[in-house]
Amino acid sequence: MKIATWNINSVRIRLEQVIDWLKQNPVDVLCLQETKVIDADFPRSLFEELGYHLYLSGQKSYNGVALISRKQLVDVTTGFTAILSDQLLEWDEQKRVITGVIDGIRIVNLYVPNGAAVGTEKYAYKLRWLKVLREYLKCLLLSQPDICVCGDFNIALEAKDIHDQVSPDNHIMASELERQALRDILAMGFADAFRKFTTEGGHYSWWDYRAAAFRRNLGWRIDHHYLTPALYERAKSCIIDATPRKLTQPSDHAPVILELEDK
DNA sequence: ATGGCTTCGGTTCGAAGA
Repeated sequence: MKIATWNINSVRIRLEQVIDWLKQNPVDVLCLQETKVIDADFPRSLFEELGYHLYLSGQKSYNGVALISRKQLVDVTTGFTAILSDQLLEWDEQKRVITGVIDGIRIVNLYVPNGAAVGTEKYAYKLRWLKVLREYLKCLLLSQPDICVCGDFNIALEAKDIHDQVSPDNHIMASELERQALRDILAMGFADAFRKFTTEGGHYSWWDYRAAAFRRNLGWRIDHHYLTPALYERAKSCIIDATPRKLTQPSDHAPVILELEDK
């Protein structure tokens, strides 16, 4: 089974590129982030013509996540409050969470808040959001041991996940508090699928649009698949496909593809 | 180098992204 994650920065702008990629990479599940469209306006038809089922949680202008699956998913829910208490309703105003189960595997598709800059209100929101995410995943783990949490985390955990022309100290996406918040989540029993196969640095999933960052390979690895132990054992490969980043008018992120051994 | 570039909304620049 192949599970891909891709922040496409507007599904309407990127529709042709995503469909072309999906034709060449017929993954079982494609997790999209930053779809930037309400569900009623999501361009469904080209995906459905390829035989995919769509599960959406979108909003106007910002954020938005989608699960695009070859097989029908079960137990699909959106947001934190479907799993946690309704007292957290404010956390679902921004559409950043969708989950569903395929072949006994729960896939959680996330768009973690960016956080703007360390010390801002958005940074504080990111840290609080990660705390809620931890409770959410803790809840899911009670009923399902096999979980793949993937998406745009907006966090690079190690120096080797970041090009060397940036000083990570207190940089957004690399600051100690957000890294610790992510480590606190992983400590519940998740491991980075990419690092099962690739230990060296220099592999990135996001390059700034500005300053010709892609051409100079000034990137960050911030798009991840985190797996519970049995799934981690089943992981056969985890590849960043930089090809779409080379196209004209690309997303600033590249897709990342996880392959799991069939059971 | 508080900029560089891209998207959205709703009119054409400001906000947000990372």
